[in-house]
Amino acid sequence: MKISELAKQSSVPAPTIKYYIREGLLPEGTRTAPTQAEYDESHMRRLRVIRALIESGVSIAETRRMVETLDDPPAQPHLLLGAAHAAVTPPVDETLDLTAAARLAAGLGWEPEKCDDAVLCGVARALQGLEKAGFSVPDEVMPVYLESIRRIADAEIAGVPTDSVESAVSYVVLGSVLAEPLLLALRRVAQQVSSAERFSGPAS
Amino acid sequence: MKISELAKQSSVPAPTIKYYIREGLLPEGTRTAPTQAEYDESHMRRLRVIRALIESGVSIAETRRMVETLDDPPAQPHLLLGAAHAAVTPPVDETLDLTAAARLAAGLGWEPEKCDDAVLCGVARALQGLEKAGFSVPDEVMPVYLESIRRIADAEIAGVPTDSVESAVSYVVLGSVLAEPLLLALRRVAQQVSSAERFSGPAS
DNA sequence: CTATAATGGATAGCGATACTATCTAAGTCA
DNA sequence: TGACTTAGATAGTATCGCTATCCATTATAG
Repeated sequence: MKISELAKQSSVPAPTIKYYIREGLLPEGTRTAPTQAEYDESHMRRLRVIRALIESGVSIAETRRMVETLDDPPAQPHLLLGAAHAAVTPPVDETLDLTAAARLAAGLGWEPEKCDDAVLCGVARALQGLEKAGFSVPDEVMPVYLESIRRIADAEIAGVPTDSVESAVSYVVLGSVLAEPLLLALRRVAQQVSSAERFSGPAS
Repeated sequence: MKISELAKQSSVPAPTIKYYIREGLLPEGTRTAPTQAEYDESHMRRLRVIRALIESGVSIAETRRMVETLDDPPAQPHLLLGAAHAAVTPPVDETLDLTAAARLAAGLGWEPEKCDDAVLCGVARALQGLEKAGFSVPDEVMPVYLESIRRIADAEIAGVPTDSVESAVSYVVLGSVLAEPLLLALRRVAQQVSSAERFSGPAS
């Protein structure tokens, strides 16, 4: 398969494919001559993953780290999630106060060393954002967040496929990011349903 | 309070504040002369909301729609959430197939007319993204998503403050967007905790 | 076996976004 | 009076994710 055919089948323009190769998102084709290369199904699949990530709002740099993790995952399973999260998480901010985040995380079963600091920083940043806007999660709501999120994460981790290493890696790495838009979209639907039920519209 | 003081107290540069006024995110100060204006606490609060939204990844245009909703909310409470969601949701895509999304939404208690199409389109887009990447949510996981998300939404809607209209509006509008980073960050922590418990690290 | 077209590689340009800098005329304040 | 600030306008900047154009090389159709 030449680049033009890859472009047509994926409906990604050929110059964009070249760009992804330049940026290290997509491996080069196998060279058949100094100015010729051949692409195969693996390029097709990888290209679809790249597009899905980019369309989910993942940047080029983050996507590169994601596919590097897919291609070269850590040997131990307990390091895989951390690697996937590291690909899409800004580096730790030392100036951030992690105490509130740690207190929250404790409600998820967190203990130091069970989870890396970068991810905890994410919680701290989110809390800071809420606080700066003068918004606070009600005391009755936060426990529900923790409990429900924990339930979601448990189901996701329990669902890690065991048939092959590759499928487990792909599930963990892609699922940690690609499921986010789905969860947020489902939340909006659920909010509207719940709101409709509570404020049962007098309509007209 | 003059613009320079507003800038100093909010640590947002004065030119940026001018830019927000130009873009309609922040109302003008009250004019004391043709080239002078006075800002007050309401500008300060609004500015903090704007920064929180923008730092959560909301664009200028979406932020403008959000603050317009805050300033001029729909009269009926059951329309408020829809207005808030509309501010940050792309317009409905007619070419999208909503059947899979509707089936999922049914698991949240959705019925036609309980929730607008734009939000359902969001679910459809998310599903499409997953599918294009060759990723699928395991059959055991999806029900947990639906159940847990519904629980979250119910708690959030039950937590709508009833003391004043303004606080209800601010809670619903800001909460629908600003809580997203928190939920995603908590999910990452929970995933790492759950993963650590399942693949209890044999370490080195 | 030449003419046309496509390829890989490199470089430069584009359009959108979120600012940022500069200028001017008008106004404040010591 | 005179240094400083302001609003408003315009233009410039940095980043991002492409996109367009070039070139020498190479497949391929007639």
